[in-house]
Order: sequence, then structure tokens, then C-alpha cells
Amino acid sequence: MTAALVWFRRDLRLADNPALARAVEVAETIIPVYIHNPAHGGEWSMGRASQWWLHHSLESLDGALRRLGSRLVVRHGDEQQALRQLIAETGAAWVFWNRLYDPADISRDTRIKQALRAEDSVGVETFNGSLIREPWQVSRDDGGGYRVFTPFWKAMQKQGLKHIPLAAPVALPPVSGDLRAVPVDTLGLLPRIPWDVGFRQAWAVGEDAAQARLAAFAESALPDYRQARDRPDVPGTSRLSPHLHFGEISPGQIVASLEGMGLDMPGGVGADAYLREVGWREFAYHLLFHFPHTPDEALDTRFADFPWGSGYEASLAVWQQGRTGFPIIDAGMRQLWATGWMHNRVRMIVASLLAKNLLVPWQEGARWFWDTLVDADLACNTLGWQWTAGCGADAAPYFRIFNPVLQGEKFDPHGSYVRRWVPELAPLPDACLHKPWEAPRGLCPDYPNPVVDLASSRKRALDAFGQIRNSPCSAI
DNA sequence: TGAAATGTTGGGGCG
DNA sequence: ACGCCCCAACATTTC
Repeated sequence: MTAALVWFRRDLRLADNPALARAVEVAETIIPVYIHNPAHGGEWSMGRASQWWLHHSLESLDGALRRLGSRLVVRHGDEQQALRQLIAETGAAWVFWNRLYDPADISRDTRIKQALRAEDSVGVETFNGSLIREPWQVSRDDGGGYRVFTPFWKAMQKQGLKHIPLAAPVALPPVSGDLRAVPVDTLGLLPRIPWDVGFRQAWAVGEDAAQARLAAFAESALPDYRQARDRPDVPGTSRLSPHLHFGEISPGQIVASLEGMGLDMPGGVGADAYLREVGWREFAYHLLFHFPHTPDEALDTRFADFPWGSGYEASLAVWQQGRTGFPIIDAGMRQLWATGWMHNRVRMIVASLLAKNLLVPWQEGARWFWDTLVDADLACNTLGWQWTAGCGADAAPYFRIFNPVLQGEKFDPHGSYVRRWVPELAPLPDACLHKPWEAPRGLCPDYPNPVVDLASSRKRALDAFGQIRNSPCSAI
């Protein structure tokens, strides 16, 4: 009887899961494992909102495994010790997992792989279960990594995006009842005080929910995606990000299901634009792999000397609480707090205000997103913040400073997004909804005045950038 | 995947 | 009818 451990991490699905498929191929006994180590990741250990998602995703995966006759063996603590313990308990000859690419994951997984092979004499095989192309599979002619999205995306498309998803197993061998597993609800992933009410309303977690969301998106929103994706007031985006982050769905499954929706097909323009967004996720992983210091430091070395504001705690707090006095900003920050998610267009607007108008270091914003987003992803979060701050690869030029009033008027023209998340502004007429300081006094007495003057803070940010613009060496 | 400043044009009001 | 001005609308440049 050959036994194999399948170590689940951020690949919490049964379909198109190469590590699981490999186990089904070679082993008679399969032990699906999840190891909870809250310390893993160090400074970037999992945030609270993501922990909420993880809890439900593990419950969902366990349920799906049980329907196939198996179950999820959850353990707690150091991953290597836990795997060793399981190998000892089960006599497993194999350990399979799907690769991760965050710096802390790579160093941990490399260490464990070497130790298990050398000291425990088990076979270890790892697979690509999270990306269309792994970071080292796309490279420039000189062998280096890309720094600009468009050539990266062209190179990827040239290689072909075609993917044939692996089927989910139809049945799995039972896991011995003697094998100890801790219940998911003892991992401490759920909040002690019920701040997750809005989360429960906003999300259905798990592999089935991910597939349902993809199907609904492809059916209804995809044809208008190019336009609607910028509108926070309409459900024009896929909302697949947390499902993708936890691997409840693979990018390959998305590509496969959109296949055939070429530019000449109905909805094809939308499919093209959406695949490009999947490409940005791939680019984020590519960048994080080649520049692993970027979660903490600007890629553009000129920004080492950038004159960020000092004593910004008060404005950071106001931003976090959604009380900046700019409706589109406050709507976004409150949507984030309430649901663990924010529309991408609004993420750019709030990030621009924090990093430019308020001159708060972008890392502070990245930290807040890390803790509050259910889709918090080190690669994507890092790219997004550095892009907006103007210090990253293929970043927005620093002088692109979003005006929250104009952005609100352009992308939330009827104000329904603002009215939903900032209800005290609901009585305002459309004409001044995005600039309530111009409204008659008394219409919204509880809403704060703007935390900063847009025109002067814009000039201040441009001046700050002027101080570093001519520093040598614009990128590492 | 900006915004503001500046430049250009053309229609209409008006002397 | 004509020139002048105003300014909205659009285009270009600059940050």
C-alpha cells in the first residue's frame, strides 16, 4: 500500500489540482493535509480578513473531500515537524504539493523539500497549481525578468495560454479514523467579536462558489467588462480575487472556460480585457519572484530618499476609518471594512490619496490592505501599491494624481456607490454628492470636512517628487 | 488604468 | 455685413 500526503496550502480545490491528481495516480492511500502555522510569513503572516476566508475555505474543502469518501487532516504548528509526524504515522512514501512563490514560502518549501528527501527518504514532488506560467518560465531575450507589463504579456501570449484543466477525482480512498485531526474551528481563524457580518453577506466561500461566480460572470458581465469594470456602482467585475488567492479556482480554469471567446465572438472584447487582468496577476508574481524585497521597499531606488510626511498617524487613521471627507474614498474604505473587498478602481483612488495627497508611505496602505482584504495577496498587493505610488515596475508616472471628486463623478455618476456605503450622504443631490462641502449646510451634518486641500496637496506631492526625480539610478 | 494649464477653434451675441 | 469679443468645446502640453 503506497501512501501519499497531499499538502494543501493555497490550492483549496479538488479540480485542476495537479498535486492531488498525482497522488490519485500513484498512491492507494491519500492523506489530504492542511497545516496551520500562524507564524509563517513573519511580518507578512496572514491578515485577519484572509483568516476569515481561510476558515470557511478549509471547511468547504473538508466537506468536498468527505463527499468523496476522504477528509482533510488539519494539523497545527511547524510545517516540517507536522509533515514528519504524519509521515511517521501513515508510512507515507510520497509528499505532493503545489508550489507557492512568496519569498517566505519559497524558502520554507525549499528547506522542507530538501529535508524530507534527505532525512526522511520520502519522494517529494511539487507542481504548478496557481499560475498560467511560473515566474521563471517567462523571460526576456537576455534571460532577465520583465519590468514592463506589455512585453511580458505579449511574451506570455506568444507561449500560448491554452490550458486543459485536470478533472476532480470522482472518489477518494478513506483516511483512517485513527489519524488525528484538529477541527477547523479550533484554529482561531474566526473573529472573537462578530465583525464579519458583512463578510457573510458578501461572500460564498469555496470551490463550488468560485465556479458559480465564474459562470455567472462569464454569462452576464463579461460582454460589458471593458466599460463596466471601472464602475464601482455596478457589478461589472468578476470578484474572483479571493477565490484565486486561496486557489479555489485556478487561472488555467478561467482561461479554459473563456476559451473560444475570441475578439470576433460575442463577449470576446470583454474576455480579452479580462484575460489581461489575469495577466496582471501573473506579472505581479513574476515581479515578486525577481524582486523579492518589493513588499517592503520601492523598486525604484530613487524613492529611498522620498520626503514622506512625518506625523501622519492622524491622517492615516482617518483614511482607515473612511472619514476623509471625500465620498468616493470613504465609500471604498467602508466597503473594505464591511466586506473585506474593495472595487479595483476605488483601490487606485484611495491609494493615490494616501500616498500622494497625504504623503503617507505606501507601505502603510499596503499593510492596512493586507489585514483587511479577503483577497490580500503579497504579489498583487505589492504591485498595486507600488504602481499607484509611482515607485514600481511599469508604474503610473508619479505625476498621475487622482482627483477623488472627478473620479467619483466619472465612475459613480449617479452616486449609488457612495450612497450605499456612506449613507449619511444619501440626502445630497447628485450635483454635489462627490463634493459635499459645496452642499447647503445642514444636509449632512455628520459628514466630516475634507482632511486635505486637493489643489495644494497635489502641488506638494509634485514638489516632493521633484526632490528625488533626478537622483541617479531609477531602478535596481 | 490623470489632471490642470495652456492653446486652438468656431459659433453666436452684439455694437 | 462685418469685426470683435466671449466662451464652450476640444486638443495639446505639462506636471
